[in-house]
Amino acid sequence: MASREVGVGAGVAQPQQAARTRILETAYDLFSHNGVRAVGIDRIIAEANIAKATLYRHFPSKEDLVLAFLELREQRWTRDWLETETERRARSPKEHAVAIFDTLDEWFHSADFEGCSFIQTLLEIRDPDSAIHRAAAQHLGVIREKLARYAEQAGARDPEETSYQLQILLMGAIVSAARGDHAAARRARTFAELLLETSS
Amino acid sequence: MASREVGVGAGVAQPQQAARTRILETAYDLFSHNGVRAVGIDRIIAEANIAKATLYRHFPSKEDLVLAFLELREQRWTRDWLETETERRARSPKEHAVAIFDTLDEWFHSADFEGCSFIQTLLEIRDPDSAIHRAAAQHLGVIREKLARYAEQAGARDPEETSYQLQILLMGAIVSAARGDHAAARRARTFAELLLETSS
DNA sequence: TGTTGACTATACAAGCCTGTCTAACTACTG
DNA sequence: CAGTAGTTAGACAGGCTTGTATAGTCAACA
Repeated sequence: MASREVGVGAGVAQPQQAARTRILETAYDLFSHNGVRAVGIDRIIAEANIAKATLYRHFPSKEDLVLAFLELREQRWTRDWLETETERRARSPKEHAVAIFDTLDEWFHSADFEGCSFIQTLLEIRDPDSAIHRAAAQHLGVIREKLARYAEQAGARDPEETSYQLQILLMGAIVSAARGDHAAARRARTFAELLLETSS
Repeated sequence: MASREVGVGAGVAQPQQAARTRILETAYDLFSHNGVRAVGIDRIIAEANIAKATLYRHFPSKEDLVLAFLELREQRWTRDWLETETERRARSPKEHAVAIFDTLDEWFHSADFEGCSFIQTLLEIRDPDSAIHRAAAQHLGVIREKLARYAEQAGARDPEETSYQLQILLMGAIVSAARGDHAAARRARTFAELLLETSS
C-alpha cells in the first residue's frame, strides 16, 4: 500500500509520496489517539507541516482521509501487531486463540494505550449508511475472521460461533481497559481458556 | 432528582419545572440516540421548543446538561430498566447474573436499539480529567457493583472478580450488537452460564 | 398596581469546521 | 528554455459550535 515507490531513481515521485506519507502519518497519530471526530483538518495540516491544498490533492475529503486511516490501522494494528505478535507468542497454532489475550495485556499496559480505532469510529459515526461506519464494521469483521481461524486451530467444534464469542471477549476487554481495568486482558484470557476447554 | 415538586399548590414551580423537564427529555432522546458530541445546543433548543436563555438558566453549560443526562440515563436505563427487568425475569436471585443477558437480548432486538450511552460517552470524551469522562466511568462502575451483587447471589467464590468478567461480557455484547450481531446477547449468556458453573 | 421572575425571540461574539480558491514558488521534463 | 505538476501560504465562504446580551412578554404575588 505505501510501498509502491516507483522505480524512477530520485524522480518526482519522492516529494509527492513524502507529502502524502506525512499527512497520513499525522492523521494516524491524531485519529488513533483522539478519535476521528475530535480531530479537524486544520490540526492535521498544522502538525504535518503541509498546505491545505496538498491535503485536498491527496485526499478529496476528510472522509477519504478517515477511510485511508482505517485501512492503515488494519495494516499496522491488526496485521503487523495483533496477528504477528500473537502468532509469535504462541508455541503452537492451537494456542493462538488464548495467546491473543496476552498480546492485549501487553497493549493495555503500554505507556500510551490508545484504544481500538475500529470500535471508537463505529460508535462515533453511527449512521449505518455512512462509508466510514461500514468500513469500521468491516475492519472488525476481518478480526472476527482471524478469530475463526484461531478457533479452528484450537479445535473448536463450531469455529464460527466461537469466533463471535471470542470477539465479544476481545472488545469487552478493550472497553474495560479504557475504563481503567488494567487486568481486563488477564480476565478475558481465563475466560477464553474456559470457552475453548468446553467447546472443543 | 426530578421529583422535587415544591408543595406550593399550583404555584410558580409548575411552568419552571415544565421547561427544565422539556429540555432534559429532549436532550435525553437526542444524546442517547446520537451521542453527546454529535448533538448541539441549537438542536436541543429547536426540538424542545424553548429559548436559548431558558436552557442556560437551567444548565449553565453543555457539560452540566450532559452530566444531568448521564444521571437520568442511570435512573432510567440502569435502574428502572436493566435492573428491574432482570430481577423480574429471574425466578430466583441466583439467576440474576444470567437473566441480565436475556434482558439485553430483548434490548438488542427492539426497534430502536440506541446503544450504551456510558460506553459511547466514555469513548467520545477521552480526556480522563474531564468531568464527563469521569461521570461515564462512574456510571459504569455502578453497573459493575450491581454485577458483583448478582455474582454473589449466584454463589461465585470471588464475586468481585466475577463481576469484572461479567461486565467484559456485557460491554462486549453491546459493542458486538452495535456492529450488527443480533445473537450477541445469547452468545454472552451461554458464556455467563459457563463462567458461573466453574467459578462457584 | 407595581414588582419580580421565568419565559420567548433574536442578534451577536468568537471560534472552529470542511472545503475552495488564488498566487507565487520550485523542480523536474520534453 | 518553456511547460507542467506538486507544493506553499493564506484568504475566504458558508455553516455550525458554545455562550452572552438585549428587549419584550406573561403570570403570579404583595
